Amino acid sequence: MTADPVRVRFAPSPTGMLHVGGARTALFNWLFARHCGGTFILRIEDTDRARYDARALDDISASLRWLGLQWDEGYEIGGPCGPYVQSERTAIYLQHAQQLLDSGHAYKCYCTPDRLAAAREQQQRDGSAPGYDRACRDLSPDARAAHNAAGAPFVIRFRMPLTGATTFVDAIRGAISYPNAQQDDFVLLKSDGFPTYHLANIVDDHLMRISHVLRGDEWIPSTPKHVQLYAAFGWQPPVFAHLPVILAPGGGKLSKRHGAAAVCEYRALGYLPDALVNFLALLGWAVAADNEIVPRAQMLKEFTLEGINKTGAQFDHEKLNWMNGAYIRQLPLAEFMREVTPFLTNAGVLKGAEDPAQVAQVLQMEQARVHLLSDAPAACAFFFADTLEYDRQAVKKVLQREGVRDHLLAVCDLLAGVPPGQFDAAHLEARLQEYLTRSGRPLKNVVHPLRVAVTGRSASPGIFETLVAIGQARVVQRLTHAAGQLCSAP
RNA sequence: GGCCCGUUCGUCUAGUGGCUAGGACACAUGGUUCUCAUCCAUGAAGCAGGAGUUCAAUUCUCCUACGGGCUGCCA
Repeated sequence: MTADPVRVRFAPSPTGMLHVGGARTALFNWLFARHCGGTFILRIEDTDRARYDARALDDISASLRWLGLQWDEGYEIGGPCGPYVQSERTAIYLQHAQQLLDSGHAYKCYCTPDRLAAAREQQQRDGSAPGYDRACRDLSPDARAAHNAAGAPFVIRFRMPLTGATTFVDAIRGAISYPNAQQDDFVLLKSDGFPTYHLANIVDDHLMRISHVLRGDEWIPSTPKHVQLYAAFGWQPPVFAHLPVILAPGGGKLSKRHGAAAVCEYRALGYLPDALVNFLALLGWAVAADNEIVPRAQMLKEFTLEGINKTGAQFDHEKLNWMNGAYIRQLPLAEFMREVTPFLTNAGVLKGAEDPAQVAQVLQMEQARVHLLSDAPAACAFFFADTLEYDRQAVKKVLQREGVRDHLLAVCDLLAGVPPGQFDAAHLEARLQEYLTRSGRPLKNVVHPLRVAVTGRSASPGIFETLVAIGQARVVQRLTHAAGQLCSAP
């Protein structure tokens, strides 16, 4: 059993965009497969025709690829156990349902949805345990024949043992046991001919030789059903490992109300895939390290099922943002530029005519200052803007003061007089120092007004580098403008 | 209602039958001869509660509380 090759799968339903919870499940499967030298499979569970969404399919594939969780077998790429889309495997499920019918492990149920709904309502009123009342479990052969002759629609239900208990060992939680009397005669095949999750999942996991099932812990209560199904088929069940849930900040379900929930939204906000993967990996799993920025190679090396937590983990955006910033700072400049440029272009900050050297200069300074790529437009706009937007607070506090105008004009002359070949940080600093010595002013008193005048804000990268990146002509123009405004101001 | 799972700083977590219960985010303070950011240092902050087992429990058992899941011809 331990000699069997490790084969795991991520098996999403295409009913919506891939959420971070699903991504984390995919990630753990991927990590486990890669750690063991096993196979990672992507299977599409699209048996719910009512909730099917074709766009979700594209999103799942694109999001997984963006995260770098490439699968070895499955959807879009095929493999020896295909097809990997359940709606293309209906004949297989039908055949297996028939097999259980023949062996007496299943039976046809002719109850109408209306009757079941009414029964459920009644049970709720009574306060009795909800569940199928097994009306069709022991139908006489005559009654069955009559239903069949009438062409009555039916579903196929599993004949659950009525006594005893079903026990299985979860790799993360240990032994878990359910009384069988608690279990329903659940549906295997719906009246539209499609299988339910339970049937399709077990048949596929077996046929695809899945060795370990890592899935969300909302599946724990279904696992005894699955164990009974394996037994009915006479198959060896895989190892089960139920992953803790990801909770919203403050607890509760993660949804759009708490910010982004879908992977594609994180992408659009300017998170790096490596950062999101690192963050998600640490939700429910920990590495032995005092540093939480863990390269993927190290995660692969150290990932084990035993290291996975039992407790649900809250999604902390603050920590993700910090981590994303850390990953951005780690990037070589060229790569950072490649990643961030689309954000600057889309926001209209870069129009394509900028000097590449100037852009590089600006981005080098801003790389340590942004947490998300989408922070970059607001952070960089003043370097490239034709007309500056001034922060009113900063203007009031820093510029509208006694003597500031004269200093601004003096510095403007000073900067205008710098030979173009010497408009660099070292020369600018030296020139300004000279001026300070002459005027007997502390550096602060000149730097702050200068910053507000040329950037419009009270915070920016180092002033000399900033002046250089803005460019001599623009600096002079902005200083002239600012001084002019102060002249006309009261 | 029934069944099942869970509970270490605000958050993510490490950890052991005996330790000053460790790290990270966030927070606070200080430093990095211009702001902001980065970076560095320091600080505050935790074993849900109650019984038991034991020389000794955060660690083992039980109960309670709280949180979560399932209870569909959804997955």
